Amino acid sequence: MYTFAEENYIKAIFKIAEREQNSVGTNAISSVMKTSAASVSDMLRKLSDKELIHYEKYKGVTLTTTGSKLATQLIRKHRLWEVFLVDKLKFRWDQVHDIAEELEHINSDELIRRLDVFLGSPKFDPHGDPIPNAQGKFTLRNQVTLTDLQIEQQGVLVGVKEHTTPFLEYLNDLKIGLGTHMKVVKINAFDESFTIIINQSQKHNISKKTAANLQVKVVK
Amino acid sequence: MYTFAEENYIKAIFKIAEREQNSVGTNAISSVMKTSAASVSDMLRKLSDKELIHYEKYKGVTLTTTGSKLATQLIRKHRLWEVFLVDKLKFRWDQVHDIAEELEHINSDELIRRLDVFLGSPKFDPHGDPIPNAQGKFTLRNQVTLTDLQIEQQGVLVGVKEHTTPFLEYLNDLKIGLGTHMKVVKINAFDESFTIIINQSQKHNISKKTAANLQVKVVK
DNA sequence: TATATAATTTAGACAAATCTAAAAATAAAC
DNA sequence: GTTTATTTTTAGATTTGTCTAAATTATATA
Repeated sequence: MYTFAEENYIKAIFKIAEREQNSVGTNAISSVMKTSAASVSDMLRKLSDKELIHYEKYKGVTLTTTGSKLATQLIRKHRLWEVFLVDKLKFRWDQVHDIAEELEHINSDELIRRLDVFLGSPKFDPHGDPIPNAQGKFTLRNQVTLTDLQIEQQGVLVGVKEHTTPFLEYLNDLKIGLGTHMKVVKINAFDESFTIIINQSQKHNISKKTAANLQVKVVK
Repeated sequence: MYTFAEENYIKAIFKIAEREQNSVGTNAISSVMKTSAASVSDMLRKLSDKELIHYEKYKGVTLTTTGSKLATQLIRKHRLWEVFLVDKLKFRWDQVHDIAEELEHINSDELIRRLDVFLGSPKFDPHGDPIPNAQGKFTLRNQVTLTDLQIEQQGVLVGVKEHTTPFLEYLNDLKIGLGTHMKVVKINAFDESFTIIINQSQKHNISKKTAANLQVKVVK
C-alpha cells in the first residue's frame, strides 16, 4: 500500500499531466504540492522505485499504468465522497473539498463499491466533474467554458474548474449553481468582462477569469 | 491537531483504563499497540508534553481531561461510522471494524455532527456498544455477561465484548446476533461450557470463553 | 533484606517526509 | 556558441515513529 504523501504526489502529477500534454516537471509539482523542489526530487526517486512513475533525472516524469490507475481511483474516491457529503449529509458544494481530501485515502475497495451503489452510481460530482468508473474510465460530455460563448448564446452550467471555497461562495452569492441557465448579453471590450442573464431573470457582470472557470453545455 | 499514532495511543490507554481501574503501564500499552515497550516510552513523553496524559516515569499513566475527551470523541466517531457502514452500506457487523479504524481519524466536527443526524443519532453501534454523545457521555444499560446467568434464566443479546472477525463470524454461523433471545439450559461441570437455546428453537453448546463475551439483558 | 525477576527507560539507529543551501544540468539570451 | 538564468538534484539536517540492546528502577521471592 501507499502512504498519504505518495498518493497525493500521484494525484498532483495526474492533474498537471491532464492540462499540460508532455511530461511533468519538478517545479510544477512543487508548486501544486506546496513543498520545495528538493522534496519533490526525493519523492520522485521513491515513486520511481515503486514503479508508479517513469523518471529520468532532469527530464520530468510521466505516470506508469499502475500510477495512472492509482490516480484515477483516488479521484473516483474523492468525487464519490463529495457526492455523499452533499447528497446525503447536506453539505454545500463549497464545504466538501477538504473533507473529501481526507476521505479519499481510506483504504477499502469494498467500501467504495458499496458507497457507489448507495449513491446510485453517480456519473458527476457536486462540482460537475466526471467520476471515473471502477475501471478508471471518465464519462465525457459536450461542454465549453463560458468564454467560448458569443453574445446572445446560451448555456447551462454543468461544471466549475476552480473548487476553492471563496470562488464557490461567490457563485452562491450570485445564485449560480449547477443547472443554472445563462445567456451572454454583452462582452465588455474594456476589461473583457461578461454580462450575463441567469435563469432568464437576474443580470450579472462577471470577470473574464470567473467566466473562464464556468463550464457550460450550449443550448439554443 | 494530533497524529494518527497519537490518537491511537490515547484510544489504547482509554480502553485499558476502562477495565483496569488504576494507572496504565507501558507493557499493557505495548501489547495493545503491538509495538515495543521502548516505543511506548518514547510516545508517552510526547503525549505528556502535549498534556494528553499524566505521566511519571515508572509509575504508569492516566489521561488528562483533554486526553479523555479526545478518546471519547474518537470512540464516538468510530462507532458512528460503524453504524453508517452497517445500516447504510449493508456491511455485516464482522466487516466494519478495520474500516472504522481508519474513518475515525477523519478530522471534521461538522462531518460528525451531520453524520450523527443522518443516522438518526443512534445510541449503540452494530456490536451493541454505546455511542458517546458530543459531550462524551455514554448511555448506560442494564446488562450482564451470559456467564452471570443461572440455569433456566433468559436474556436477549445486547452486545459483544470481542469485535474480531473470527468471533463475529462464529456467531453468524450460530445465527446469533444482537436481539437474539437466549436461555441457559445447562452449565456443564466438566468444561464449564454453556448449553443454550436461542430464539426458542435451536440448541447450542458454547464455551465459557464465548459466553463471557456475550452481553445480555436479563428477561423473565 | 538481599537478590532475582519483571517492567520501564535510555541510547543509538533507521525510514519517511520534509527543509535550506549548494552544486550540477538544462534552457534561454545575447 | 558562450554566457546567464532557470530548473533540478544532491548534501546535510530535522521531526516523527519505530526498532534492538543496554541500563535503570520497581517488584517479587527466598
